[in-house]
Amino acid sequence: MPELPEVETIVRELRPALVGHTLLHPRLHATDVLRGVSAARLLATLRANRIVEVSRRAKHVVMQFASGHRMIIQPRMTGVLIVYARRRLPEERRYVVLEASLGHGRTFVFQDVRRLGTVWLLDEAGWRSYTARFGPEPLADDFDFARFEACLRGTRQATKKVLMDQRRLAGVGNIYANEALFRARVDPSRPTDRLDRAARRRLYRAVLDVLVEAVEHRGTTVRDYRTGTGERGEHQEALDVYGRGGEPCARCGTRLATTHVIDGRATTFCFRCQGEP
DNA sequence: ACGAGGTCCTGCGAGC
DNA sequence: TGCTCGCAGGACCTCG
Repeated sequence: MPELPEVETIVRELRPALVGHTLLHPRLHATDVLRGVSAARLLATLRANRIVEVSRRAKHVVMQFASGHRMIIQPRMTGVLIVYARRRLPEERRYVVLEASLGHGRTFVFQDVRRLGTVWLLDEAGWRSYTARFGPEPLADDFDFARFEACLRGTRQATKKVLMDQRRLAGVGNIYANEALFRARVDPSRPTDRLDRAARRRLYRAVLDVLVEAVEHRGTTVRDYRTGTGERGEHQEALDVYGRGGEPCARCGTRLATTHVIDGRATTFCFRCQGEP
């Protein structure tokens, strides 16, 4: 389930393969993923354009074209973006949403088993309003503690829900919210207005550390996620709590608990360690 | 402003 | 063995 570290990994691997190239013979195999653009207009724009940059915003891949258009791909749950440098195996040809040749036997593919992912085509004005919907990027150089505190202010919602609210903070999803809260020893259900300064500090540090480590491990592969070259990430080996309900806490040995009461999503935490204000 | 719940979508594992 | 059911969950929506 691509969150910030997974999309960052995809982008870093796609960038050298895509920048300076044009997507040749683009083919779209599903139109229900399109948002605000017709298949004809998307394909015509791709054919006429060279890719000048590939970047990430929140959990989305952003391909910028010479014309100023941007194609945004949101992988959501099961989307993968891969540049294949070889012939694809039959199972690698399944669930293809968008594919295009890059020449020299290379193929760019967006595949999505569940087709919850979306594809947007935006002009400059569209991009400005699109990117304005999201909160700050936690790995940006200027994302300091004061900015993080601003993300938490003005709400009484559970801290975990606030961390995952893309309008407040970009890129954190269920896996990294669970991990950061555990590392910071913060109760996921505690309202953000009841976190003291020390807890906010620990959480700031934990969010950044967890994201940086996950990027270094090229993301977390639980099931579907693959890097931009089709490989599995390695951060699943380093998870403390996500997917480990019932196992002993790495810090104190207490059995980790899993609940669905926060925002309906699986929340795994340690009753004993994560009770500090 | 808030929470609850629905929607999209398919694979997979549990349970009978 | 084969079936049904619920869950995985990000982003959006409506309703009360």
